[in-house]
Amino acid sequence: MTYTITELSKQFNLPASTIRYYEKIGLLENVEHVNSRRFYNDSHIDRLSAIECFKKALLPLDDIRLFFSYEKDMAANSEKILEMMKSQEVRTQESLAALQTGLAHLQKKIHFYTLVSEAVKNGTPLPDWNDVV
Amino acid sequence: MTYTITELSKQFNLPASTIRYYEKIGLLENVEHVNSRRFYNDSHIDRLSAIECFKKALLPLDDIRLFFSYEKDMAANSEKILEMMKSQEVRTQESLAALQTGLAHLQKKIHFYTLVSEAVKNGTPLPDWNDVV
DNA sequence: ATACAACTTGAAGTTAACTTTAACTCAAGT
DNA sequence: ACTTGAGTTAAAGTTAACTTCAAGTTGTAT
Repeated sequence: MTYTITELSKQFNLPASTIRYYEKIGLLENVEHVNSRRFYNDSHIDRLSAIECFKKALLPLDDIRLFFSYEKDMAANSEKILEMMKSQEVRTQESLAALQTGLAHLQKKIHFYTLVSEAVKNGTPLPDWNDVV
Repeated sequence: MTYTITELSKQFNLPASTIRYYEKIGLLENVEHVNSRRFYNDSHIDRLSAIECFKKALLPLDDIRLFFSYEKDMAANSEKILEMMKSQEVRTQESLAALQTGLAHLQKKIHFYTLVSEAVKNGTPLPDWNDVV
């Protein structure tokens, strides 16, 4: 089973230009070029799925490419892969913690400005930021 | 009480160049310039704290600046602020969900390659990705 | 007086991950 | 034969948020 770039584009909700770009930087390999058209197979579907997962974890494309190269001999490279994944895990958890803090702050603002809106509507005194729980 | 740029830099763990940049793009206002040296006060400490919070929530600097301008008349602008904060809340939650998915994927990889490493060490057969929980 | 460190400026450079552009090719349908 | 639509290329452009640079100024210590 083969796929055109438009099919992949739709399936992964990525512009065709991005899929070409991933090939250019070596993230997608062994793409068939027939009459200067690209054809993809299930291995490319797997690759793109993996890429999307890693991107969600904020792994840079350069590291994703490195991972794929290590993965080709996973017995020889499992330690390197582990090191890479573990250090990324730390970074991802840090981002997660920051995001949670940021979200909480945002929600406190939403609460506060909801009170402000109500006070304006009712003509009552505006709330004080320091009083808001 | 006033502060030099180096004091702020240390307190917020931001390079001085970033603090100057924030002034340039209008995020920090009313900075005193004496003999072409900058002096900051507690209002700037508050500003920088707020900026750091919003950055954690992934709010773009442009939006943070807009927020500060709305904040100057919060009674008049509470609805606009609310709209902005709520739509950012959605985006932040989406990022959070993606990050959590990504982290889980990373941790599955870590588990898998730990098994691979052990198998290599023991000379036992390599595990299969599809068998890993 | 001189050296030095801290600070200043405007402008240009950096980074990652794309996106856009312009000009071109190819196969299929009318 | 002609048009259309999908796809191609290499190269340049985009974006946000800084960072670096080169050259100059200021206050303090020796």
